[in-house]
Amino acid sequence: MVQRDRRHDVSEAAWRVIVREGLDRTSMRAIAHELGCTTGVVTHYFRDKQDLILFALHQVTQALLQGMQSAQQQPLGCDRLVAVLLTFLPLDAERQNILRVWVAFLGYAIGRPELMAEHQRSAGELRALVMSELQALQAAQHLRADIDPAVEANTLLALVNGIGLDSLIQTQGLSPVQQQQVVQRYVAELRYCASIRAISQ
Amino acid sequence: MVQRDRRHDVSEAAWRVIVREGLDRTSMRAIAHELGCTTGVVTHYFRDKQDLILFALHQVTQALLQGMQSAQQQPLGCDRLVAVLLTFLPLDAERQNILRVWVAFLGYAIGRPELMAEHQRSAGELRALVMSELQALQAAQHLRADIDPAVEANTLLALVNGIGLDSLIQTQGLSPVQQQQVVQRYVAELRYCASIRAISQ
DNA sequence: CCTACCTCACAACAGGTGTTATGCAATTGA
DNA sequence: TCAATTGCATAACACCTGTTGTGAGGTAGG
Repeated sequence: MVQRDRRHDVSEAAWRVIVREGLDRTSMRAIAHELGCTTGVVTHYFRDKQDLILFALHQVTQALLQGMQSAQQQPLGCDRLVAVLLTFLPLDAERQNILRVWVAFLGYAIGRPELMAEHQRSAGELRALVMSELQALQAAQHLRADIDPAVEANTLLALVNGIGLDSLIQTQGLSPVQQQQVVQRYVAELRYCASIRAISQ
Repeated sequence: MVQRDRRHDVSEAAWRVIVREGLDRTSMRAIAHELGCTTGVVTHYFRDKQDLILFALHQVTQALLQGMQSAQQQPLGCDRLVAVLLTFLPLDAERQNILRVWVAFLGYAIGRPELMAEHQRSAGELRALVMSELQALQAAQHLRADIDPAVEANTLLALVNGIGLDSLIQTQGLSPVQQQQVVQRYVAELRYCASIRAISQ
């Protein structure tokens, strides 16, 4: 339990370095320095650098799943679906960091099939969650019956991924207020798309 | 002219290494080895590694723009709009490579504001092209008059970006035939989205 | 022919990388 | 209380990185 917390600390430090400096400049020493200790800590809790990377990547998936699940606490409905999807958008500092680390890892997975497979697995989990959300909506007759939840989950995730990416690119160099405005514009688009696509009647 | 060709050769070799090995393993020596020569060539045509990276990134934008412009050769209409958007999807080996390199560079730009700004500039050019396409459609009354081409271009690009990303992730580890099937499913979704969103009457 | 210049190979450099071994407290368990 | 383990610092290791300098061959211009 103490050990797992410490691993989490190291992973969080790695996240901070990744967001600030980029994944390729995230060395063992940089992580240790960010954590305020030496590399001994890092090597003690992670066998390899690959071990650390995999753990940090896994933490991304967990953070996304947790965000989606916390959005599911509100009552079932169209707004809840949108809230679940909004987990992927950089609406606050935390979601922005998650998205940044996610993008960094995705780029890092190019030319690394085993890491890309991890992304594939992660995307599968997220899609399953969105799909169950759509199925619940369909059961409550908030969703057209002719829609295939699996296909729809795929498309909605693709849409929200693209929107998240674009807002990440577009908000670069803007003031926080301007950032918020840009993201809100994207949110309105997402809301519009989701409603005209999925919601019944 | 010879010089520009040689620079192009180096950049192409860099692309190949990026796609195969990943951006962080794309060293000067790896590029030189891919090109079949020594690092002398690389350092002769590029001052820095950053110079090379920037050139290769610029080539991505050029490749995308060129792909979209070649799609614009068919007669104006809904199909042409879709064809322009399909430039971003990994429908063949070339587009797949472009997307891979693009993703690798995007991840690499996390924590590097100057590179992210380059992405921003690139996205601006592409959006302008899609926007002009939408304006032409609107002038020919193939598009609802109440649609703002700027907003619509943004949304369509976000959608196609997300679809491209997802298909890149999902096709990992699949046979070429299966890859094609997955991508075709995404194309159908894109076609559906584009038509219900933008096309008039 | 001879002088530039372009193209490129090769070698060397200082610095950063992941990894490993060693050792020293502190804590735990019997 | 003694032994064992955990947590971490420190240092050293071999390797790879980008960069630079030197020089050789080849080619074009006068």
